[in-house]
Amino acid sequence: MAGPKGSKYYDVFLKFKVWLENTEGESILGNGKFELIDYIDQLGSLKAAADKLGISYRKAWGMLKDAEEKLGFCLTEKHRGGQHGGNSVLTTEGKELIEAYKELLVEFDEAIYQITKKFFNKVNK
Amino acid sequence: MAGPKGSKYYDVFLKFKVWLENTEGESILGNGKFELIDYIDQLGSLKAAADKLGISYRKAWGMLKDAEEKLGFCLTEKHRGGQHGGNSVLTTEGKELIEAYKELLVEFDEAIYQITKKFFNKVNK
DNA sequence: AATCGTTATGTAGATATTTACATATAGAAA
DNA sequence: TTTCTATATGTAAATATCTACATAACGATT
Repeated sequence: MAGPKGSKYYDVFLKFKVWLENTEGESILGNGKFELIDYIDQLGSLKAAADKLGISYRKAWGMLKDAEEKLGFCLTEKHRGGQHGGNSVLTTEGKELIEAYKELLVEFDEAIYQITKKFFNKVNK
Repeated sequence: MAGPKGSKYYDVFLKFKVWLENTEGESILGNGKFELIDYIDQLGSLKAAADKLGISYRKAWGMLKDAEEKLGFCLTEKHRGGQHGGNSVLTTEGKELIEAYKELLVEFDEAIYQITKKFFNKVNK
């Protein structure tokens, strides 16, 4: 969101980000990983999700592994082998998590909208 | 904020971050720079602010320069020379910006509190 | 048993970011 | 005019991240 034209703050946007952290302050998963998990859910495999996001399988696999290790439980159930190579499906926990995250984003968007409106009203002349 | 003890999500916290971006998607200033600017305001010099934050003067100077370049106007008025070496004071714009940012944080904290409460209620068993 | 596509993982190289160190300059006050 | 200390800035080294490429294993289907 930007201020009115001609303002000092024109073309400046207020952005936000939400993510999960553990007690050590390490990031567990943020938007990128949530998106990946969501695509795994929609497309049925990590490979397909990686392709959809335009990132390498290697990278996507690393993201997923990192999130699961830090959480301490699996978000996906992986199957390998078979004519189609294998597939991945979300665990119950994984489904719950992305569902909650989606709802969270909706609420956040609403909050940010209200807050940024005030911010730019205050900051702009 | 964490879920109830014994929960799958115990020790997992929902965090957020806000910052200003320009149209190119470059970050202009976030919490670290705001904190620096706030300390300059309180302490009267970039050096003192850097010391307070436990970062090098060189680093603090780079942070400030970067923010001012990207904004296109100065947040501080710098004076060098004199028996005490010099000092820095915030411009009117600088003062306005950190004041607005502080108020913004208060509102964000409130919003995040409400949202995380719902999030963990939803996600925890 | 041969095939096929996905999961699984190591590693070297490239990039980006951060940190450390060094040095110059201004200018009021003594 | 000497001193003192904050502002000002370049640069090399150290870290951290990301990317690219390689290779192995698995197992249902044919």
